[in-house]
Amino acid sequence: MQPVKLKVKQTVVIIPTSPFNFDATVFKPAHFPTPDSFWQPGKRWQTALWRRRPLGLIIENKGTIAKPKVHLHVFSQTGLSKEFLENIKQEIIWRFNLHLNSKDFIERFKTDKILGPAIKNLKGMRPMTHGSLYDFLVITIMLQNAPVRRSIQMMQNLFEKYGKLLEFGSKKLYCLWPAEKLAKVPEQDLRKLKVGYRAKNLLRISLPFAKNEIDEMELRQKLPTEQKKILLSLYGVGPQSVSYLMPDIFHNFDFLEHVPLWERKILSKKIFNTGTENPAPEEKLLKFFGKYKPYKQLAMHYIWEDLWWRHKQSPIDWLIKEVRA
DNA sequence: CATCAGGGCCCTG
DNA sequence: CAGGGCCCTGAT
Repeated sequence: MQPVKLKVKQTVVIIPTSPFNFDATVFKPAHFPTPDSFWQPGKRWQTALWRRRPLGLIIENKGTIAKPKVHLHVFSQTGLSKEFLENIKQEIIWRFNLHLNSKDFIERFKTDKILGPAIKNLKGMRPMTHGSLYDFLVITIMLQNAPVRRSIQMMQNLFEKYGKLLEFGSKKLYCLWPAEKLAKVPEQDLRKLKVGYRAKNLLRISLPFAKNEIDEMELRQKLPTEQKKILLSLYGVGPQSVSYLMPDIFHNFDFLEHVPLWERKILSKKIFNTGTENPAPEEKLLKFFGKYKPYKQLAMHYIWEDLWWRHKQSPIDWLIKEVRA
């Protein structure tokens, strides 16, 4: 496929709240790679379909943990208005939580026995989402009942068939399709991409977005209980998908009702030193994180990410077994 | 070669 | 609220 070259580059400056850990925010080592983004220290490439325009984004570190500064480079086919740029800037601030105030959290738990070391290591890290609610839902559907390796393959197939290849900042990356395009695809075509029964789920999840029945911006304003209810009403979204969506998409950092099995295995070993083959029951983990209220989810994120960053720096044997990528 | 479970969810009884 | 079925694939 010939890439679409995004020749126009415009740059805006963002000053995140301090402290800010750039790399641990924009890159999550436990996430599997998809061909819509690329990371190297100090820089993340990310495609986005924003207000119907395919964009190339580079978010670049220009500051320090104590004095954060970020350049957002926006690549497009034709120039973008000031208003558009400001709009995408605000969206990136939201998605990467660049204006999050985490001082209270840090102060409260920096000496905690389990959480303290993670805070020390990753101080200023934030949860993030790479894209929109729809972008994220596509991933949660492809995660279902499949080993990671297969999820990666399914995402790759989908991007190649229905995505748009963009070239910007000397990288070629795919941009996700518009929901209305996917909603019209015959189920059989999707099945050819070896997504199996997920074809039906992908179609059904695309529909409300194609018909503008789901307004992500509006949902952001609603109470967590309402957000959860609406997410669960979507076909193909269950408790596990919700456990990812509530913090990452809707920034509910105290939301912790469910810990998926593979995370439970890993966290259980880390926290209670159990074997990964017999992890602590979910109840026990939820109870443990109860003490980090009102930051239960944020606390789990720090402990989780800390483990993965350490693993990246010097591989942890037992963790390798749990990643079948 | 067969069998099985995998970073779920829906539907049924 | 428990349990079967769903697509496909790599591991055993």
